[in-house]
Amino acid sequence: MAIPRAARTQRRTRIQEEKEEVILEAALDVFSVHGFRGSTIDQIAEVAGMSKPNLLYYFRTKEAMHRALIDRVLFTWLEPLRAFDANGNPESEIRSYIRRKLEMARDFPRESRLFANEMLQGAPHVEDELRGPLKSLVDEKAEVIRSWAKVGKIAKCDPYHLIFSIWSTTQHYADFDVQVRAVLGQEHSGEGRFEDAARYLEKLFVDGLGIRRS
Amino acid sequence: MAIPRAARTQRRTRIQEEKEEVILEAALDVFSVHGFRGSTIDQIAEVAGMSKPNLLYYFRTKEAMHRALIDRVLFTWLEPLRAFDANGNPESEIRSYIRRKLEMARDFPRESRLFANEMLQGAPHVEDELRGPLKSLVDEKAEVIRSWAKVGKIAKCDPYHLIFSIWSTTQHYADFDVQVRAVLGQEHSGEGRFEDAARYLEKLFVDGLGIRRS
DNA sequence: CGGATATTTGACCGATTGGTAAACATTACA
DNA sequence: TGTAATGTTTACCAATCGGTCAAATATCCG
Repeated sequence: MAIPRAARTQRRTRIQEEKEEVILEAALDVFSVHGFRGSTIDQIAEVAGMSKPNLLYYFRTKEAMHRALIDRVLFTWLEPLRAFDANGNPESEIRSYIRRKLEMARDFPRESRLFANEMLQGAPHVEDELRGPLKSLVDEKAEVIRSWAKVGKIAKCDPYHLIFSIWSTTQHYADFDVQVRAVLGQEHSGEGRFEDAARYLEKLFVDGLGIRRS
Repeated sequence: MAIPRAARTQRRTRIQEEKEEVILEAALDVFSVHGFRGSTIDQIAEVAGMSKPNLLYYFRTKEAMHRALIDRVLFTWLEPLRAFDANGNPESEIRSYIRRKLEMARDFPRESRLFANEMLQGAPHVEDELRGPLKSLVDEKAEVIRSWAKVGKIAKCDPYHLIFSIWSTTQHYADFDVQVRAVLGQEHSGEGRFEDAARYLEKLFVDGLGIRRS
């Protein structure tokens, strides 16, 4: 009889590695659109191209699938903020942070929506991560920003709300993509909208934070 | 036998008015958290404090419930943008638009989340409204902003992305409320965070748009 | 009051849900 | 090559899903 994966201690097989990848890819498709409750294992199985019991051989529950997905996404999602360098100069750091976040919104919209869905539902599966690792990282970067303000490199402002505003403006292009496209109309819905957004947002934040004005 | 509500032509009774209100209130609670697919009629019935067949007496399907809710929310949600006055001066208009949107995020977070859920799912129920009335309204206001830029009242910028950035930054405090609270920590999670956000955002946009710099 | 109309409910339906059991097929490896 | 471990599938389960129906009850109005 096959031993359920989660109870196994040996290292993972090649097939395990591949199939788990296929499943998580399919799960991302489904969860990112319908959220946890609104998604069904059958849906994910169909997208993954395998039978439902086969999915459940690799992930014992729907919850386990979601958990694995969230864990993976959460890490890469914070990469841009981690790259935010205290020793760089404010203008280039802010600019490249905005660019990086916009690139993620463009290249990984499903990941952004998965996260947004989780937030809308009150973060029932990740609240601990928010209060722990996320808060710590933001606290650290907020301190950097505060120090820049202290020496006059940027205008005085609340660093937490600054971070929130960069998050929200950039993720908007992934999470509200339909709305953005609808409002811009067909002619401006090409990939060029990300370049337009980058230009606009960089100027907004650089000028809005009083950078380069000295 | 009772005639299904939707087929009736007579005016609504007092009870109808009251019960439909109770139902939509409960539906808002549930739909705004779990989205359309993730919500169940039983859940809504329980929150509303009435039996499932009774709900279905007033709204014949789950879809009808959602539809009625979306229609109501969509109208009031655009109120602040409609109030955006072409004859006002840029600074006060931008400031009060931000304030109004933040107040809505504070006072009607469920409505914001309902809308966000719909967007994340690709707006299957409201895409027409986005391409029609919403786009028209935004086009109109974008023209106002463009004219301000033309006469030098504000810096040149893409008016559409400007509107997106005000939407996203303000709605963030409703849609990502859990995250905002988690990051700010208990001590800064009181209602004061909306005042802090307003101060920060007003400065960001006023300075970022080059208003008052002349 | 009484009858017409409006409202509410319990019992129920077929479809779908997350998940299981066990037979069967395939792979890895000695 | 043989066989033990791994991987896959068919058939199935109880619970829940959206929704119906007819009977029971409450309300309105003359």
